[in-house]
Amino acid sequence: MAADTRTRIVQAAMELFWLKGFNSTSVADILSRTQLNSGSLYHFFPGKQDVLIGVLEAYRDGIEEMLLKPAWDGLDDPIEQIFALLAHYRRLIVETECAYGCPIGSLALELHEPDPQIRDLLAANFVGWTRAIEQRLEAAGARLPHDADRAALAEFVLTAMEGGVMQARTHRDVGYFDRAVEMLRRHFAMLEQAARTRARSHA
Amino acid sequence: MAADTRTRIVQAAMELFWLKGFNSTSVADILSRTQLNSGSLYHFFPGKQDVLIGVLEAYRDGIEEMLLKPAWDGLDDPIEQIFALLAHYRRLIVETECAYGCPIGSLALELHEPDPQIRDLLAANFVGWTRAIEQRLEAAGARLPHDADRAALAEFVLTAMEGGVMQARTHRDVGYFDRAVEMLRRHFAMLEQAARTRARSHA
DNA sequence: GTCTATAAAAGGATAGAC
DNA sequence: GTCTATCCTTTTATAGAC
Repeated sequence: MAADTRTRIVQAAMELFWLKGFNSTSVADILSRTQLNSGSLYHFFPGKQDVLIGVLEAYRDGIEEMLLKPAWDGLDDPIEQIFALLAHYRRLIVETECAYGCPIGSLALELHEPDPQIRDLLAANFVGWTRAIEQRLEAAGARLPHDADRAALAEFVLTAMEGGVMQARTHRDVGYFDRAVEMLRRHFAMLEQAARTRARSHA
Repeated sequence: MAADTRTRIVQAAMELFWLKGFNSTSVADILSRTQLNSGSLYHFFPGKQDVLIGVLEAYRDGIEEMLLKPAWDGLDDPIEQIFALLAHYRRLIVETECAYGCPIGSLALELHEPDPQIRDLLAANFVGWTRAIEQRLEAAGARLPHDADRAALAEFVLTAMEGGVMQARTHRDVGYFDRAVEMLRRHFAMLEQAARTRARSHA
């Protein structure tokens, strides 16, 4: 069962935008990779920008099945699930010899004045990601201080991931990513320590 | 004393690459902004990519005078100097209505397979930044745990800044940047707390 | 060192047959 | 829904006079 044409285009564009970015990927690149002709692409999409919309929707809709479930497979500890997700990005970095990282982050910084629809989709992808982390943090319950802002902490996990990916790519050295993750681990360790200390003082 | 032609080109390109990115800035854009003709630009630069090299060299060489000194003016506390630098980026975000952030970070993620010279210059800019932070951390002395890795912590400050800028830009909401900085503040507060606690236990 | 004119190629998109 | 052919614009870069 061959994937339908529209899906093939989105899949090819997804990979090309990740490897080369949006502006550096030409419609001809997408056609070449899919072995299609321009008539097919423009039958399904009004223009190149609409292909990007399709790609961002695919990322948004696939986050659970394509990203979170594989990364969390077999893990129960919510904090470890968070770091397993970060380990997934580490794999991406290593497999590409530190050339490519988070596709959404790259697009977010490449597109300087995106149309509102594009911007909303980029934001929706970030929100989908951070909400998933936030749920893990809520599952961690009393291991974190009760007054720690779970949503802000989830954003900070994304912050650390994106910043670490950026430096690893720039230096072509995964060590930069590893150190960012290690700092985040210590941040969590200090929070858990604080939660324990306070629990004791209330005992 | 009008700036010489080469400098005018670099200054114009610096601003345009920041506003629009490298690929979305045409040579014609640079010529239009400088009121020069293509002959002048190609007299000083073999091609557009060499203009980017000039821009990245200018950022690298100007970090002290153009970025750090203004941000740190009047501040003595090394930790506060770090957060004053982050406040500088906050100003950039707010002044551009959350559309533009760190010029180096944007270029680092836009250019997917840059020539080695470009990549080295991007990396040199990050290193110049993190080295400056590292020196502030060393100046903080015993306020941080003696075994805390100053270099890794300095990288983490950049990580938090870049990740915060990315989300603020994507959501067009400086609150995302603010919360990243706040998390970093708490990270430092917890480190300082740990340093104090250990100092006491050794007394 | 700067000007005008233009070459040469790439890129997004369309038309119309099948 | 897919094919071929092609238009039109943008973009980088060059040539050669001044």
